[in-house]
Amino acid sequence: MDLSEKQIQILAVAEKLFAENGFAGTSVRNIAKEAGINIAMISYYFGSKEKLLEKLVLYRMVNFKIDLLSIIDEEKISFEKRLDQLIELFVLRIHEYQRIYKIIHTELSKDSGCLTFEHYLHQKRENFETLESFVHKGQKAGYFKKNVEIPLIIPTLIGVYFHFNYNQNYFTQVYAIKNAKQLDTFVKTTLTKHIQTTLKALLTYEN
Amino acid sequence: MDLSEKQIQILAVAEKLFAENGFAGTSVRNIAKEAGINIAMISYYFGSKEKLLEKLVLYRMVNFKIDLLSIIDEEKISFEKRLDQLIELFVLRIHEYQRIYKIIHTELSKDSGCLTFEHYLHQKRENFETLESFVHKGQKAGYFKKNVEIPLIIPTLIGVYFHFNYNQNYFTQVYAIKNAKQLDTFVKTTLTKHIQTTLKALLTYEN
DNA sequence: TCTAAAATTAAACAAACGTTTAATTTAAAC
DNA sequence: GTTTAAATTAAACGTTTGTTTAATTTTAGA
Repeated sequence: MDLSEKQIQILAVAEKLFAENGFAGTSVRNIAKEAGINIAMISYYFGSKEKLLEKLVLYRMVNFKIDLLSIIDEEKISFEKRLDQLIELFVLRIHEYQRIYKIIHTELSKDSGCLTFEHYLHQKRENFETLESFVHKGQKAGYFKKNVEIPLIIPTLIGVYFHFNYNQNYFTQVYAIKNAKQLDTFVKTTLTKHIQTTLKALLTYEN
Repeated sequence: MDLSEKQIQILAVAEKLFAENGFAGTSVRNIAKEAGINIAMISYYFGSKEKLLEKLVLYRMVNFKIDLLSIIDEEKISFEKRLDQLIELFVLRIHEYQRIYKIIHTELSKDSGCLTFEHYLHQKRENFETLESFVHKGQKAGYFKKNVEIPLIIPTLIGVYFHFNYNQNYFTQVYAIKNAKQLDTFVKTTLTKHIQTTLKALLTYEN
């Protein structure tokens, strides 16, 4: 990816501002000021504001793939426990990458043709296929029920997290969350547990 | 709300553009052009671009409250069936109001102090309390299990819908959805059914 | 038909936007 | 120490932004 420390720092600042105020709502002057650099450096390093966004997404996408296989392949562990571990990993990763996810959702989903979006779609497809094969195995082994809409499992997972995220104002009130640290623990405990319970129920419950 | 037909039409155009390109990404000239009016009319009618957004949110909020009570109060119908009906109504409403939801998620969640956002929070609280009392009744009657994170039920519901919505590019591919009508039927059948199954499982499944 | 208010327009406004320029400073290589 | 490239800067570029102005047209009541 050949990026200097200064370039990476600019990307981090841009990521924060894009996530908070949107791409159009963030000016190159905002980024320059927050990063403590001259405006011209952005064109100098990245070419343009648009290309900065592309570089940012590509940069974050490098480690985007969630290593689900290491969990799935532990065949000694029960399907239920492995499902719990998968979800825990998923939530942790989404939480860590929440900014770039937000940016992709709001900005990149418009122009579907671009290359960086293709990378995102590829990762999404890969994650789905990994999870799908795991569920199929669990179904054959009789641990998971058959009548499940597998492509909608990951949306269920990520969706709850992001609706919580988009409505932080509301939920911090409901759960009396006072600071960032408490929010972090809530995500890693109560929210994760809720998602685990939900998906476990979905996959094992029979009507 | 005292709005002329022309004003309502402008709000509809603005809603579409704000949802598609964000508030900052939409210029008053874009709105004027798409609505077939002069730029000055926006200031003339609404005062400013910001106030137009406020009016829009307030305008949509009038009918925002989902009438859950008419379903919940039908005590002859089983809890399971009423839950299904609740979810169907919820999904329909979210789908119908998807644009203003998107706008609120991305734009209004930043400045939490504003009055219009307080209205949104109020509706959210009201919907929650309605659902909460329904679940409590179901728990007491022995139909729903007790160990459920009730405030996270609605996020589960809305979250799946919006993650699907934000990633339409991906899911139209997965499900071979070719046009808007097919997407509409998908939401009203497969997606609704998935959410119904998920929440029914969550509320009735015991570990 | 006359009148006063409301609606609509084109034009102009300053401010902010992304980007480029040309000059200067810093860093590294010889 | 000199040279060459890279990094950094302030200033200016032409657009686009949201808003206002002042003039004109339309509407409606007497």
